[in-house]
Amino acid sequence: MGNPKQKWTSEEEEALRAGVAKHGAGKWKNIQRDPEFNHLLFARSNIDLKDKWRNLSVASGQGARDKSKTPKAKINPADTPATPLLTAQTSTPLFHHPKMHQQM
Amino acid sequence: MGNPKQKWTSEEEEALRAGVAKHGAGKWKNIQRDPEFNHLLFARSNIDLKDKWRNLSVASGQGARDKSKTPKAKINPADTPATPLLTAQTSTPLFHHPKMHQQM
DNA sequence: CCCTAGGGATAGGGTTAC
DNA sequence: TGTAACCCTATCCCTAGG
Repeated sequence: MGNPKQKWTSEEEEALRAGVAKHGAGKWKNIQRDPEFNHLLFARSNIDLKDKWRNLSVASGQGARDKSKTPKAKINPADTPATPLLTAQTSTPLFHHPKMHQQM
Repeated sequence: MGNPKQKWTSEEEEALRAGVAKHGAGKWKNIQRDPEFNHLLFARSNIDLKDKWRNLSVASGQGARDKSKTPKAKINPADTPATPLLTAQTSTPLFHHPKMHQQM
């Protein structure tokens, strides 16, 4: 595909913060159109601003996520094969439900 | 730890290749949902498909053959990389048109 | 018709097991 | 050590509601 995934720069993020401080959160189109920030946000759509703000909110204290590199005891993602059931299954694994990131 | 780490079978890999050929790379969820491939990929998530495709591409040497993957930490012990300064001073990316969620 | 809010999915980085 | 499989996060896409 042609999506190099444009990461947000510090300048863009600052412009977004300033824009929110000036116009208020939710006024994405207004912020994007503001000549004061359009210099830095011309490459972002109002939707992008919204998404970035959402991400910033989560990263700001919302989630007390411990970024420590201490995986300690990672809980088993799937059912723990505590029982090495030797049932007849050569190629077909058990009903190993995937992580189900998103499945409707 | 006891991570099952299900290795990909040839059938799954073939299904993935066929799925990509049919739906295109990037449409992982679509491939996984396809009744034609769900038979073999029901135990894999869309994320798994993406990851497997990435590993497949690397193994095929599609990407960069060079394994110098920009070490996060410093690698140059004493030698100075003769990397000429790129003219890329401004962080102005190419005119990447935003998805234009504004004016249609 | 335009814009915002939210959910869903993808791309890439980083970590762990073998 | 190197590779495969896995997990996490940022960004992008789609749809519903105002």
